[in-house]
This record gives sequence, C-alpha cells and structure tokens, in this order.
Amino acid sequence: MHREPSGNRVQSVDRALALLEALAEVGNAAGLVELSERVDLDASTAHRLLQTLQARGFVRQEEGTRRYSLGLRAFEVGNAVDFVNELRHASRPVLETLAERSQETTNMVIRSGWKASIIEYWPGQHFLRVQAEVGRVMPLHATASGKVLLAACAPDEIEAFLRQGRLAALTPRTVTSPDEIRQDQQWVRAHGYAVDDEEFETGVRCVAAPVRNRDGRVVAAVSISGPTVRMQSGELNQYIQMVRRAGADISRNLGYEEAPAPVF
Amino acid sequence: MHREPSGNRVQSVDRALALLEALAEVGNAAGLVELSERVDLDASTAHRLLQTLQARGFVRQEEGTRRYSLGLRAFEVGNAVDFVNELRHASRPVLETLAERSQETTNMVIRSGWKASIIEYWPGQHFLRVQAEVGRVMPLHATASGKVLLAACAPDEIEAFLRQGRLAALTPRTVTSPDEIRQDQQWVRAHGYAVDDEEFETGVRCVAAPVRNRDGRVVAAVSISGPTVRMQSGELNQYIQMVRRAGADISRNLGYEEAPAPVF
DNA sequence: GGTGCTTTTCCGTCTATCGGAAACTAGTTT
DNA sequence: AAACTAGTTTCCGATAGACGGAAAAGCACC
Repeated sequence: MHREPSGNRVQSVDRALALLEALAEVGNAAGLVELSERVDLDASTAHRLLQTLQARGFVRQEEGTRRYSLGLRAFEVGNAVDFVNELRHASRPVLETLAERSQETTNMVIRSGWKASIIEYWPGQHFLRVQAEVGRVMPLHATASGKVLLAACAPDEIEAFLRQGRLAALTPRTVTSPDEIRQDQQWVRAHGYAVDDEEFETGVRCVAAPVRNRDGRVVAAVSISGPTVRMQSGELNQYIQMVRRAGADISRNLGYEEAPAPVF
Repeated sequence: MHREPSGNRVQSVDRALALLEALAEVGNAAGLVELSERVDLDASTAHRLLQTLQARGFVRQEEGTRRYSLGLRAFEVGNAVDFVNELRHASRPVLETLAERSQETTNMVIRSGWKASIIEYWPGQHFLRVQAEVGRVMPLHATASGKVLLAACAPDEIEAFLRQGRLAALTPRTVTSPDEIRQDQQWVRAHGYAVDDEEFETGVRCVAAPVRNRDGRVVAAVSISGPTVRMQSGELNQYIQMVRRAGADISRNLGYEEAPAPVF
C-alpha cells in the first residue's frame, strides 16, 4: 500500500496549498491551465480547488481575463504570523538606531525556504542609498544576511542547499562554486558575521550578524547595506562592530541571555 | 438537494482555510481542542488538516507545548500578494515625500474585511510621533483612513458593516452611533477626505484621502497622523491639501487619469 | 461563422476523507 | 506510585465527497 514518509495528509488540502504556493511563485496573475500544469493536476480539479480558495478570499479572479492571483485574505493571514511579528517588534528600534548611527539602510532578514526574506528595514539618510522593501527575497549565497542564515543551518542542510539550490551569479563577484561557499561558511561561523562585497548588486556592500531567540537558535540576521564608496575598510570595520552589537541587542529583546545573569 | 449559493467547493480545503483564519484571529499559538472547537470540527479531523498545513509550512507546532501557530510559508505567500505589492510600490516614494513635508508619520492603508490595515508607512521626523507598523489593523469607523475606505463601499455594504461591525468606543471622542457615522460618511464623500480627531487614540489627529486604481475604484487610503498639538487648524488645512495631493499622485502611479490628457 | 484555446459544468466511479474510539503523553491529584 | 484528567495522536472501517474524463460554454482571432 506504500505509505512513504508522507504521514497522513489530506490530499485536496495539500493540492490547494500547492496552488497557493504556485501563485506566490509566479508573482502575477496566472491562467487555470498554467496553474494546473504547474502543480500537475487536471484542470477541472484545479478549478474546483481555486473556486474554494476564492470563496474564502485567498485567491481572486480578475473580472475580464479570468486569471487567478492571490487575494487579500492571504495577505491578512500572512501578516498575522506571530513569529514574524515578534521579530519585527524586537528589531524595529534597534534597526532605527543602527540606521541613524551608520546613515545606511538597515535590514532584518529571515530565511524562508532557500531564500532570505526582508521582514523589516529602516532606510538610510543619504540621497544615494540602498532601497529595501518588506517581503523582498534574495539568494542565501549572495547576500551577507543570507550567508549568516545559511551558516545557522545544519551541515547536511547546507549540503542539500548546495545541491538543489540554484546558485546564480548575480554579479561578476558572486561566489557560486560549492567549494568556495563551504569555505566562506567556515569563515562566517568562525567570525560570527558575514560580508557581501558586491556579490548581490554591483556597487553595494553589506555586513550582517546573527540574531538569536531565547533558545539560542539563530532565527534571523540584521544587516547594514550601503554603496561601496561609503563602505571602505575604515567604515566597514565600524559597521561590523555596530551590526554585531545590534544583533546582540535584538537577541536580548527576544529573551536570549548571552551570559546568564548571576542569581542575585 | 439544496445547493445554496455555495457553488461547488471542496470541503476539506474549506475547513483547512477556516483553520488558517482561526489561527490568524487568535494571534498567538492555540491548542488543538481550542482550534477544532473554533471551526466546529472533530479534533481528529482538525488534527489531520493541521498536519497537512504543517507539512507545507503554513502552520508550525511548538516543540514542547504542541500548540499550533501560523508558519513562515503563510507569511511568504501573504507577501507575494501582487495587488498589495503594487500599492506598496506606487505609494512608497509619495509617502516619503509626504512625511518629509509634513514631518509626520504617513500611511498607506487598505480595507481587509471590516478592518483597515496598514500596508506601508513612513515615519515622521519628530521625537514625539505616531508609530505605525505594517500589518497593524484598525477599526474603520474610528480612523481617518478607515472612514475613507468605508466611504468607498456601496451603501448596502456600509449598512451591513453598521449592523454586524462592533463599533467600539476607543476614546471619549469615538463616534459609535450608526446615525452619526452615516452623517460622517456623507461628509467624507462630499469633501473627498476624512479627519480623525482623537477618535482612535487620545492626542492623535489624522487626515486621509482616497487612492484610486486605473478603473477609478478606491482601493486604498493615504493618511498623515500626528499629535494633536502639531495638528491645529492651521497645519491641518495644509495637511489636508497635502494628503489629497498625495492620494492623487499615488492614483496616477497606479494608472488613474483624473482628467484625460489632451490628445495633441 | 468557423477554428482553436481556455474555462466551467456535469456526472458516475471509487478513492480519499471522515469521525468514533482507542492509545498515548504529560501534568496533577489522591 | 498509582489513579485521574486533559489534551494530542493513531487506527480503521463506512461512505460521503472528491476525482477526472468528457462535454459544454466562453472568448478571441481569423
């Protein structure tokens, strides 16, 4: 009867969730056939599932084109994710201070799947600055915060990422060879922070440090990103200090105690 | 056989979505029994559905307590909602300029269900300022942006809201009587903007204007909110001008043409 | 008005879902 | 330490309800 590691899931629900994910992935509106092919379902089945999703507002269908896209309810539910809101609250004041001190854009980033995702940011003050946005996703291997988040994964998870992940070269400086990434990871873990030297976007450098929850697990990364012209070795070292400090501050807000407080 | 307006939905999917909504509503983690009662399901059924949701990362279960809460995937999908991202992009630069000119916090707000929800904001410069946050929800009847969004609804929808909505008094100044709200709505529609005079939080005033998409439908509201001490009649009138202008600017970014450009 | 493409509805088959009950786990009381 | 209580998870047989093929309805472009 073949049970697999599947456990006991509900088929139709699983398929409906796959449709939601597919819609999230395509970004814009998609037709029924495209969607049903993406999740490998009969069009009539996909249609029925989409109708159900639509009835609850998780999906909406354009009047004219009849194409489907994600609905408001999906947004509402997404914004109710407790875990993310806790991180946002804990990081907001720290991001603001960090942005004031560094004058550069500061970000709070979590790993979601094999991507890094900005959940909160504070813009820098300069006219020329890095423009972040909530919800933006970036590759783990080509950003400072991504590297920090990757370093927090178990070795076998990292290997899995290196195998299945698409290691795109976004700039001439992006490190894409698994061996070099493994070395880089070693470095990040040894130093407790990561640097992105124009590996994601030419002309942009970035430094990031880990954020821990009360169990000591790395749950996010804080980063400072700015134009290379203002991120030369002098400032960079300062920013590294700052961002590590910020990581520690946010971790404290989350209940992490670096050195256990003495009793009495 | 009684078909109702139900159409043909998939029962298990509908139930799973109800669980997601329930989780979003309770905010924090909830036990299996609490959830199954909330959505009126047998515990074993709810458990199976939750396992399915968990397998895809839409729900997560705490290690120790075994309580359920929304997962990261729900956040990811929520942030991929196209419609919201379009509004964010179109509003961001305008919110920033508006905040620089007014020195107060500026917000982009949409209606979701019978609540107003902040999807983007820009903080004011003052030390004393209104602190907005993405994802925060507020009542429609007690905020300037809420009033604008309500005014955009069809009359019978407004009536439905007045009946079923809980019209809580958040401050001594909150307008809670349906009749007064109807009158207020008349005013908002006639003037094309709304004011909240300490109706949501004592000491805070707020002005809001509608944002239209290319079809001319009101899809969001822009607002300026600041402490009453800096929102006296002099400034208030200026801010009303500013916020209406901002609403028009964002609408233009969305493709709305107030007066069609002359064709040569 | 025909042709090709997508979306929606219909319906009989049979599979995947349902819920009762039992097993398990953990925390509390006797 | 056993018994009790409350919540969570697994098991299983019955059948409600989901499935997909096929046909119908829309829509667009000739």
